[in-house]
Amino acid sequence: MTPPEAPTDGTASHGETPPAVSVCLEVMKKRRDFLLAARARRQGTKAMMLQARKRRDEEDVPTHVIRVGFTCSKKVGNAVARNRAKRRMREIARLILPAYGTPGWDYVLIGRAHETAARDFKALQSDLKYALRKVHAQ
RNA sequence: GCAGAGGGCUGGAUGGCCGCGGGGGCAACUCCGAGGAAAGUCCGGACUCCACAAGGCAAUGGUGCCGGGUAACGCCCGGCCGGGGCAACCCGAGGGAAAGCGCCACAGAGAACAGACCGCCUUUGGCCACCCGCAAGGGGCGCCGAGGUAAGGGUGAAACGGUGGAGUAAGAGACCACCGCGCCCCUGGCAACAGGGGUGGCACGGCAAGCCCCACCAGGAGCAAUGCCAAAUAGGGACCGCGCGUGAGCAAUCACAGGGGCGUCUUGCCCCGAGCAGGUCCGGGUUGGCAGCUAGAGGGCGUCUGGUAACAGGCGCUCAAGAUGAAUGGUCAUCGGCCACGGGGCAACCUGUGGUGACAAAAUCCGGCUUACAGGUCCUCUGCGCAA
Repeated sequence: MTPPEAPTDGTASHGETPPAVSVCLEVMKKRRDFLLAARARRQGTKAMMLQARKRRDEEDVPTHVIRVGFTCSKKVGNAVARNRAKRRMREIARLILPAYGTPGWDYVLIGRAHETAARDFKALQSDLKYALRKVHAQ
C-alpha cells in the first residue's frame, strides 16, 4: 500500500498523456453522469472511493477535459461533516487530477464516514494517486 | 470569601501559499460572501396560485386569569391569584364541576346524596369471675346481645367544613365565637382581583390534560408556489396537401392486374404492393435555462421624546451571501485557551512534549418558540461570614 513516489510524468505509463497545458478540469453536476460513472470501474481506498469512466465519443464534451464529481451520502455525517469531506476531496482533485488523471475520462470521488475528514492531507493525496493507478490498470 | 438567584456577551486570532460562489468591468482588477442557534419545522405573518357575493349555521382544529404591545401569534411586557423558597427569585394548559355523561386505582369499615373496623356511651336483656349476706337476695369486672354516637385511632391524593367553647350518657353545625364557604352591599382598581360590612346556614369532594359547555380565532395549498423560454427524442390528436387497382374473405391470406430487379427473348425467379423523414396547430411527459431571489413590518450604533415595561415615534451615521450534485474554503506556521505527563519552584508561576478545540452550516423572506452547545467573560441581586 505504499503510495507511488509521484514522479511528475507519472501518467506517462498510460501512454495517452496530452500536452499538460491543454488539460482542463470540469465539475460534473448532472445526475445521469453520476449514474453512468457508478456503473464503470471503481477502486476503494482507506479514505474514499474512486469511480472512473472513459467518455464515449458521441458525448458532447471536448476530449482534453477531465470531469470530476463528488458525492457524500448521509452516511458520512451531518451537513457540516459532508461539506468538509467534499471540500477536502475537491482540493486533492484540483492538485492531483491535472497531472495524474487521463483526459477524456470522468471521475467520481465518494466520501467515507470519519476517514475523509480526518485523514492526513498528504495521505489523502497519496490515496487518490494510488486509486488512479489501480483503476487505469483494470 | 462561601453558597445561591436572574440576565447578557463571545463562539479562537494573525500571517504565507493555493482555491471557490456572486456583482461590477473590454481587461487588468475590484467589492461582497453563513449562525446564535443557519437546526427542529412547532406557531404567527408577508408573498404566490386555487376556491369564494356579504353574512349566518354546522363540522373540524386551535386558543383560554386580566390589561397592554405587535403586521400577527400559542410570542413579549406589566399586573392578579395559587404553590415553593429565610431571601433574591422560581413554578402554574390559570374559563366553566348547581347543563349533562363518565372516572376516582391501591389501601381502607366507608369514595358521593358514603360508612361503622378499633373505639366511646347507655342498657330494665342473657351468661358470669369476684364481693357482701346464715339464707333469700343484692352489688358487679368481663363477654355476648340490643341501642346511641361519629369526638379519637387507623387507610388514603381526597373521609361530607376547621379550631375553641358550651352542651351531653357519650356525642354531633343541633347551638355559640372566630376562620372558611355561598349570597348581597360598600370602597379601591380599566380589569383580573383586593379590603370592609351584612346575611345565610353548612347546603355544594376531586378530575374538564376523559367527553362536554361557553367565549374568541381559523377557506385550501405551498418558492418543488407561480410565470416564461428553449432543446431534442419517441409518440398522441385535429386540419391541410399529395397519394391510395379489382375480386373472395371478419381477418390472416389467396388469385388476377400493376411497379421494380435478375435474365439474350419467351417461360421463369425475387422484391414492392399503402401510406408520407410533407406542412400547420393543439395537448401531455422529459431535460435544461431565466424570472420569482433578496431594499424589507430590514439589521447595527448613537441620540432624543412618550411609556413602569414590552414597545412606538423622530433624527443622524452605517451595513448588505443569493448558491441549486448546492460557493463562503484547503493546507502550513505562530500566538492564545483547555487537558495529560515530565522538569524547576515553599507558592504564585515558569518551561518542554503530546493531545484537544463545542453544537451546528443559509436554500423565498421576516417575527417567535423549542432543542443542541467545549471553553471564556460581564452585569445586577439575595443569604451567611469577615473587616470597617
